[in-house]
Amino acid sequence: MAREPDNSLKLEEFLPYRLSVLSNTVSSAIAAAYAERFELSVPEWRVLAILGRYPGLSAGEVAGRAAMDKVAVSRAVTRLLEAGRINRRFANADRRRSILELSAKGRAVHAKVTPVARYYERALLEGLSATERKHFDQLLDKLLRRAYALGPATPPSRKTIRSVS
Amino acid sequence: MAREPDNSLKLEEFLPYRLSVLSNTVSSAIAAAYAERFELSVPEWRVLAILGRYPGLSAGEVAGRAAMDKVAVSRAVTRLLEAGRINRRFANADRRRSILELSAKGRAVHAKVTPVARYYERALLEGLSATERKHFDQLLDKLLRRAYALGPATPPSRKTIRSVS
DNA sequence: AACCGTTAGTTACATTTGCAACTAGTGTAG
DNA sequence: CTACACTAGTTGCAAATGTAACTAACGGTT
Repeated sequence: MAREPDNSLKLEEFLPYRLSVLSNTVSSAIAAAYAERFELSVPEWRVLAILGRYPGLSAGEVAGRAAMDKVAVSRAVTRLLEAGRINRRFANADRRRSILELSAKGRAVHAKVTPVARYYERALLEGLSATERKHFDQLLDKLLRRAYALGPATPPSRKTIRSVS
Repeated sequence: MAREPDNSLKLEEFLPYRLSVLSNTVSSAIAAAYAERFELSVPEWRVLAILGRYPGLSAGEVAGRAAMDKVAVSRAVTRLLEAGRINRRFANADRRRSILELSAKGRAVHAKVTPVARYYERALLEGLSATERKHFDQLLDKLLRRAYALGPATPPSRKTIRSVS
């Protein structure tokens, strides 16, 4: 009699699950650290970080660099504008294209938040040796590329198999 | 004249950011793979996975094992009940405590989804050697423990420094 | 037995998010 | 110069999520 395969999955060992838990734990920890203190959400922080480094980008370019979708960027930009943390003008050549940069206020917040972020990152990596960090870094990169390449999970393709019966 | 430190942060190299991108990419890829096909959300899938392996848990225990909060579990359970994918009774000893297990229908879905999940995980890890996988595994664990331990990001504590004026 | 602090799970409400439709501006073809 | 297809960014609506308040059931304590 054919033996049943163990089709149950140990969630605690399932990579996507573990990644999700780690990512959420880390993100919410950092978010908590600056959320109320600076009245700043994660998307806003990302936009701020990007603009801190690359001033003058358009919303779309920010979206590209921050791996955010354009709606998220649009909303973050709206709030940052309301808070007077960024300035926006529009390109003469193409009046749809926005040109974004930090305002003085924005730079001030940016300057305060960045160290907190860095600090948390360092604290997190504290337990790892230099080589471990490098490995982890490279592995993350590999997985990231792989994940992009895979896109929507392609299942085992039953079709090729069930043709038998 | 004191040199300004570069306080801008390269998002693409920032660990929390990279983790978040990886996790989101992976999760949404898998979710997409079973979402419409099985009418199953991520929280529901988690509950299903847990109950597939540990039948008879209470909602709270599921929450513990799946690192979900109890509200999320409650909602997932409601839907799974509506779909007839799990059965629920209540403990005689303590009539608040629920006892959950997969129904036949639930087991059927579980049996179909699990391979998809496994498949995606394997596909993701394809590019990594056995040692790399082991390393990544261990590093993930370390970071996870560390992240839990850190909790809310404690900032550099200006106080100890700015005493200088 | 009536009271109180606690726990399991649910519900209500306020945000956040994600998707699709929409507006406005551009450029190219006729 | 009009029409059409396309891009940048916004908005509206519905579903997902988080927080806090709530209900019901317990487990003692008096």
